[in-house]
Amino acid sequence: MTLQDALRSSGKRMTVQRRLVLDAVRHARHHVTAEEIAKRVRAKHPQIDASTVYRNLQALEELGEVIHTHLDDRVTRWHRADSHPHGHLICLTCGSETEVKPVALAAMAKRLRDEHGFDADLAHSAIVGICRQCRLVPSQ
Amino acid sequence: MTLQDALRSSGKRMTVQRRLVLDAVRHARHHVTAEEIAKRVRAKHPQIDASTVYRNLQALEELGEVIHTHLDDRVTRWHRADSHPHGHLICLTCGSETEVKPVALAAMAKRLRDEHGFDADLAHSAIVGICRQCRLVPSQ
DNA sequence: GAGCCTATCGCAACTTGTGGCGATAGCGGG
DNA sequence: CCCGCTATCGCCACAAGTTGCGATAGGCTC
Repeated sequence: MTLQDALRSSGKRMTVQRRLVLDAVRHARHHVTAEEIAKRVRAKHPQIDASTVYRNLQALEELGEVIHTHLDDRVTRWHRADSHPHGHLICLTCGSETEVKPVALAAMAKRLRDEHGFDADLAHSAIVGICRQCRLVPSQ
Repeated sequence: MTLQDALRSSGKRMTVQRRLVLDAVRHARHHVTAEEIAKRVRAKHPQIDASTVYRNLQALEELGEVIHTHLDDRVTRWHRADSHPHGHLICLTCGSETEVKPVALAAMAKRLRDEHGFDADLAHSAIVGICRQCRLVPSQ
């Protein structure tokens, strides 16, 4: 299904603002915040309001174009939907961030499906804990 | 280590406000929001500010008395540290919330430890996905 | 029990994100 | 190409939570 089809079938419209938000997420490296997207969007169209950015991110997620994740407790981060899925391990001690391969997530997800019938999206929120380094270092 | 010892060794003090916040979390059933704690605290001491509640929850977490978790994308929830740990599965379709036994979390955590050396706290954030019911129902 | 040091308090401003409202502008039909 | 329906826009107010600041009050010493 193309973006045009998705728009039509959901009754949504393609506006200048929506186009700019989508492009900003698509051209970003990874995991951008709404604030960073707004900044980029305002470079071309300075009067665009923050609420417009938030509403468009939500609309684009419904259209299947972008996805949001939670890497830390504070800020929501966005990325394009067609990038490869992966999880994140965040260390509570040193703050380091490690990517987890989809295959490892799949194994965990399989367990939840087998035991609870639950089809989990383990990439949605980062997993917090203590990383190898910080576990092995004797003195904190 | 008693609460007194923890306070002393960290240079923290026990104030009327801190006592009330701690009691509110301890007497709550499960997973209370800061707002609910504030409401309870203000019943006895009406002029206590929201920021005082937030700062005390943070301080009490550092003292090991309370813990916060994220059940949905929006609101942080708090509970006493000595309650039994468990995870949460949240269905994105119907919104249902299922508790996961510690043993299931442990198995998943073991996998992360074996493969990444990462000691995960899988109870910190709820796991989102699609529950058994919603997966099996043909029409959305 | 008085005095000192400073953690904590209440207040107000700020941040991230949501929701209501009148005005604007996509987009499908004639 | 113009018209009308209504999704979306910009603006403003609000919700959840954080932060800076001067004032207050724990708790240790004497």
